Amino acid sequence: MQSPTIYDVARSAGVATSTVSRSFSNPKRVSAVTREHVLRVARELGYEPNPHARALTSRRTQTLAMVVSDITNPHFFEIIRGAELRAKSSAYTLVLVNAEESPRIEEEQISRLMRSVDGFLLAASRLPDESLSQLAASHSLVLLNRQATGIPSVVLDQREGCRQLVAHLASLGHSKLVCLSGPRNSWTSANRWAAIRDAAEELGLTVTRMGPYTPTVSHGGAAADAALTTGATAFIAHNDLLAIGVLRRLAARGVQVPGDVSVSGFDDIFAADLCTPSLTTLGGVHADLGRAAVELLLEAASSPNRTGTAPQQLVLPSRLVLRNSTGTAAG
Amino acid sequence: MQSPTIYDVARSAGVATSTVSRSFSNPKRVSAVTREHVLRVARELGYEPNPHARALTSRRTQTLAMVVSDITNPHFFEIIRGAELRAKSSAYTLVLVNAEESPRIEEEQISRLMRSVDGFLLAASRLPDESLSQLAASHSLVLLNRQATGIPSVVLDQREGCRQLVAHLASLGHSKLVCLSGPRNSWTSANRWAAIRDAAEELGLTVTRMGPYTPTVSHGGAAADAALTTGATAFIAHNDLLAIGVLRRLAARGVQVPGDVSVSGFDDIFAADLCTPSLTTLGGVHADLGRAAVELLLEAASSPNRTGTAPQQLVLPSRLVLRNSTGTAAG
DNA sequence: ACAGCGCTGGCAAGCAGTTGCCATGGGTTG
DNA sequence: CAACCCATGGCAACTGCTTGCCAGCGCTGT
Repeated sequence: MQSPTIYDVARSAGVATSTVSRSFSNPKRVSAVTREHVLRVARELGYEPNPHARALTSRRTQTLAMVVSDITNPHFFEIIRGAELRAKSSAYTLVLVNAEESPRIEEEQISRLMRSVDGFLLAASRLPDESLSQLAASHSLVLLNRQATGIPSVVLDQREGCRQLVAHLASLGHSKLVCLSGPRNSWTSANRWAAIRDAAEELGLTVTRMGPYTPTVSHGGAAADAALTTGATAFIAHNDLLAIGVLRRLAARGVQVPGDVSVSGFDDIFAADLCTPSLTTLGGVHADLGRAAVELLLEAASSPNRTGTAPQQLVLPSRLVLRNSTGTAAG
Repeated sequence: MQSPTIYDVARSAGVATSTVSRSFSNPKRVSAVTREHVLRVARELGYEPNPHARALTSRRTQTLAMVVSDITNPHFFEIIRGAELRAKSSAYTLVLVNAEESPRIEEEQISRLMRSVDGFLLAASRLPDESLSQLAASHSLVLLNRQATGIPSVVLDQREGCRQLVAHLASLGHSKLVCLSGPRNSWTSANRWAAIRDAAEELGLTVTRMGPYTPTVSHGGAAADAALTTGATAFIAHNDLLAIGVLRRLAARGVQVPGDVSVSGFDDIFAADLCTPSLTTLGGVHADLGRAAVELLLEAASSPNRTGTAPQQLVLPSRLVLRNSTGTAAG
């Protein structure tokens, strides 16, 4: 019942264990004919390398950890899917960790996994920059939707996307905007605000920032109420979930969207197209984000050329999706 | 830079490595005072057990694999979340695998992970019963939303839920139903059909089955068109995604919902409440499914009392959520 | 003809723990 | 006081694979 080991294969094939080992993990170190022979015998015996034994000496685990700040947010699904797909295609295993929006849990889980994975994918990490740098010093890591100097990352463009969004609102006649921000330690949130503020300034609009708000549907109510007090005619919510919550609250209060106010979100989650009114949002191809991040990580993990080349900071294009929640500003 | 090993700890603490090892993995085998001492020294040194070395001899990996038939389906999100949470709380790591609706990929991934995990969670597995039994013979495994004799499983109740759904439609005056089925090798789909058919018979309604349909929004169009040809006044779609696709197609064809026909789905995904009209659906607490499955798996993995007690087959309650896509039958 | 060289394959020492078995020693029992 | 027991710690073999180093071998260049 015990599964066969390289010893069994070596004995059957009449070679040393080192030859078997190399046939699998370092093919060019063995002559083609020997390797073929070994592999055939291995197949006949139903041999499968033991990943733990392998990891023990080689320190390579063929495993990646993906840490997500909040698995509840549907926007991560696509990212996870892209990452899983890419990892699988390179025979890597993906470990999924939910940080539940808590830096403590995030840190805890990371340190628990340090020994067992080849690298980390941190999606929307809530950790401070210094923690990230520290981690980056000892482990391969790639940031998703977050940037930090010296660490490779993949983000969706915010700058140009936000400019387009603000321009869209401006063209509809809105001159007073309000930005309903996300969590305090969210890089994305800070970044979006900066981009929106700059765009507004450039286009001569005023914009105020409110928040932070927990970006869930249920917290949209408070955000909507607060936004209404500002007299702004366009609300830019931190993400689609929050925006949907805002829409609900506005509907409940009898405020017309987009008749009285316009609302937009971020991420273009599946539900954005289904809610009423459907939601104008700044999205992107999230699966590509996950895919690209894994690619960067595999690259980083394979060549520990720490010094030299600067880490890649990929910026993928975002795209503004216009739907029915934005319209001309009320008189 | 090398992280400390039990040897370092043993030397520092003045004990044998076995004592250090046992202090961590078999506490009661060491006197309290020795253990305290060892643990303190270990902490000072920053020692962390190496999971691979541990797995090598003990054959316990503290890792669970969750194989999902289609990660794209939002309904799995909640299940994954529940499972991740429960696994984490027992210091288990969750590996996520997407089978992409392909039995081949599913099998491939499972065999790749056999050596590296303590057990499998198969969500809506598309594998034939015999493959499952075979796997169950050598590994701990728990089925989610699927049952097979001799294998522990957790499912959402279909029988009673479907009865309620059919009764709901009957009470609205519908007498001719159509069931738009899911994938051919989906246990859930077969099971739902059986429950619906029995309920319909019991209540004196006629129901026809169509399909299989790939349960995505984009395949809802064809399903809607096919359903319309039957003359049925109520469409029961395999899941919410398909139902949403059906709603879209009906809207495009000018068919009123629920004026002309009623539509219902399954799963109660987040978007079900947001689409127009909002969707009547048979859902349940999916996070509980994931949680319960992990619990069963941990139990099974810890006590390999293969013989004796029959495997647990948990059935969690489903709940019928009435929304605006179902209404009184036309004419 | 001989030194030098690049391929290959084997040897054996790790990697970092776990665990069966034995030795010790203080406490208990007859 | 001898016999026995159990709790505790140590020894060392073992897990399955990787890899640095060495040796044999057939070639090439001089």
